[in-house]
Amino acid sequence: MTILDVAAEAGVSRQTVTRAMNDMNDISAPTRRRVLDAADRLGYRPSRFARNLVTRTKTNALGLVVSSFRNPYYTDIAADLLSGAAERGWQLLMSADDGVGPDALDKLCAQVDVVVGHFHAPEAELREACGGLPVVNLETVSTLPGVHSVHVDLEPGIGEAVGALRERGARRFAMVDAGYSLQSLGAYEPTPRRQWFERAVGDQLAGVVVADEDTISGGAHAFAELLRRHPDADAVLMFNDLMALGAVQSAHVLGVDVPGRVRIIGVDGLAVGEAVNPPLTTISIDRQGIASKALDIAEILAEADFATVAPIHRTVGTQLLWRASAG
Amino acid sequence: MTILDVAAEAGVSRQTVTRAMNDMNDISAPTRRRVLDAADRLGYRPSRFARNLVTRTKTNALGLVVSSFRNPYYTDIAADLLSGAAERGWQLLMSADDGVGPDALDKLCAQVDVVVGHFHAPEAELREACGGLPVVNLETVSTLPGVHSVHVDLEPGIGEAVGALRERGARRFAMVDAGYSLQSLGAYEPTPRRQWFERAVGDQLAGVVVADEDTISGGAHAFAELLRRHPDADAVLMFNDLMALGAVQSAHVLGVDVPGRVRIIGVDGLAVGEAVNPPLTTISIDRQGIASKALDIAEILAEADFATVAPIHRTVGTQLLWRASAG
DNA sequence: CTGTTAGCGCATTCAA
DNA sequence: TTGAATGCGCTAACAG
Repeated sequence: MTILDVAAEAGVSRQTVTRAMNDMNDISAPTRRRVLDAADRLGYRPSRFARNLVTRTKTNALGLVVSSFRNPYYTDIAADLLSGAAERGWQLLMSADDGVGPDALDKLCAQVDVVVGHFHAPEAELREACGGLPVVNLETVSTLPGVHSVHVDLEPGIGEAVGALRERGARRFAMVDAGYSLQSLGAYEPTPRRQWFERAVGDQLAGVVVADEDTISGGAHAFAELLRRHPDADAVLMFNDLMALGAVQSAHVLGVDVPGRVRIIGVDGLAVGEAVNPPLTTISIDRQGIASKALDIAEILAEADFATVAPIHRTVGTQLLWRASAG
Repeated sequence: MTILDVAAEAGVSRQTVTRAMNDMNDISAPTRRRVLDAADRLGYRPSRFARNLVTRTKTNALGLVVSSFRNPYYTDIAADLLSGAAERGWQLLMSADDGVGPDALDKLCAQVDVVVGHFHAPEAELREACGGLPVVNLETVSTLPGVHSVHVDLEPGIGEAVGALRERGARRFAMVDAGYSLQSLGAYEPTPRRQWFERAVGDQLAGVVVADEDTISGGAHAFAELLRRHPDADAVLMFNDLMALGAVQSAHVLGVDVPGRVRIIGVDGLAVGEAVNPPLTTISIDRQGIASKALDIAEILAEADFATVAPIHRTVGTQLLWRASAG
């Protein structure tokens, strides 16, 4: 069903059809009606590809890939990206890693100008999968050409949090780490967060437990396990806020006083952390900064017509939000 | 930067460039290298529009419009839509209503085959804005041609919840309603939820407060206001779970026993409702059903080549999740 | 006001 | 193995 069919049906030229469909001038009302009716009768709809091919106004598209839309951390980034993208005239396409085959990435790459997101696959492989498309990595900073990054400088925040906990009397530090690597690599590997945490606490480390899932219930289970294995822990860093919410809940179920017996800290700065009891102390990540810097990079790339340019790197920081869960 | 530039740079014809770029056969390794190098040097990237125009493999795209990505209700739907879309080979583009001009919808419509979402604008206007694109309304059921819908049948759930509250001794019912209409229409108009609720509670209505925002803090403020104005209320329906989270928090701050003095119920069924204390009773909406039924409709429309077909309507139900906040 | 001409950038025929 | 044609569906620039 093309523009020519409509033109034939209405007995006009295809240019007239274009005029009618796009509310343009230089067309009489009766003709427009006739064309529109014909189009409607035939169920005609202009091909968005042909249209975008011929109109030189390039609408850039950005593909967002995140682990899961079940984690507010990612959807917050998506929200910020969304409003920023709308302002800058970008289109946003999304894809999630969970429960989706790898060909989904191929499909996505065929529709966008740049891919930004959190990836767990090796970067060389990633670069290949994207078919040479520029990539903005929100997870780690790389040196591969064509792979840019927005990096979260979390280490100072963790150091600051540990210091604040010490000031309040914490001496036995513990952590619940995420088991991402278990799924992607097949074997557990300590996350950078754990490494920074262990460095910060030094010999005051009571123990670490690796969670199966980075969800509320995953955090709840891991926290309970942590208390069983290391009952002397008096301060716990949860890998992220979602898991920290589970920890707070778990503590309540177990009758463990927070922050009296054990202090809990999360990472991310989710809004919902303020709504639980006790409110969650958290190392808040500047998600808005991530979104805007990712868009900055995207615009630089667009400026260069998405040619391969030297890797661009940006950094965002954290902010310690001290609330009742850490005393 | 087109395929011809690369062909010239590499000293080959443009078909050879196509062969190299797409990993096709019938091209010698050295030639491929030369072409790839030239492409890289020039920063060439195939136009996704031209490619999609010429390859007959139609990748359908669905545009999702929601009020806000700050509300997990919407992101849950997006998550379900995302996985379903990936399975069925659909692409997902997103746009949020909040803080975005109306031209964002136009932009979106230019890139997709069907628009699905929650709209607050009048439907005739909506239909116009989408330029004749088929619309799947997730909010209300309409009769306009080209506007299909997935409708949440909430009334029975509200009736059931009120009945269960009565069984447990509740006699003074109150509600916090959302003020959506204040923003879109300029004046407040009771939502259907409120109307169903009032019908269900009959003369046991203690009072209703309209919240400024459908957020956690908006719910917290409105709930506090409700208790001040109607201190005798013993059961409160919050417009949605996000606001209900605020109510639970607010009750805690005010030292009001939940469910002892007042029972709280939300609507949506957010996962985080289980993580607060007391866990939130909620009328859970089948969000997964919404997503899959929306995709069903989209596929029917695709089958008809997105011609205007008779409005398709689907319905999803609710499930009462009884937890401690309602006793 | 309407129709004709000429591309947009690419992949899919063919022929060499 | 490569190159020359042809057309995807549409809009922009002209012409009538």
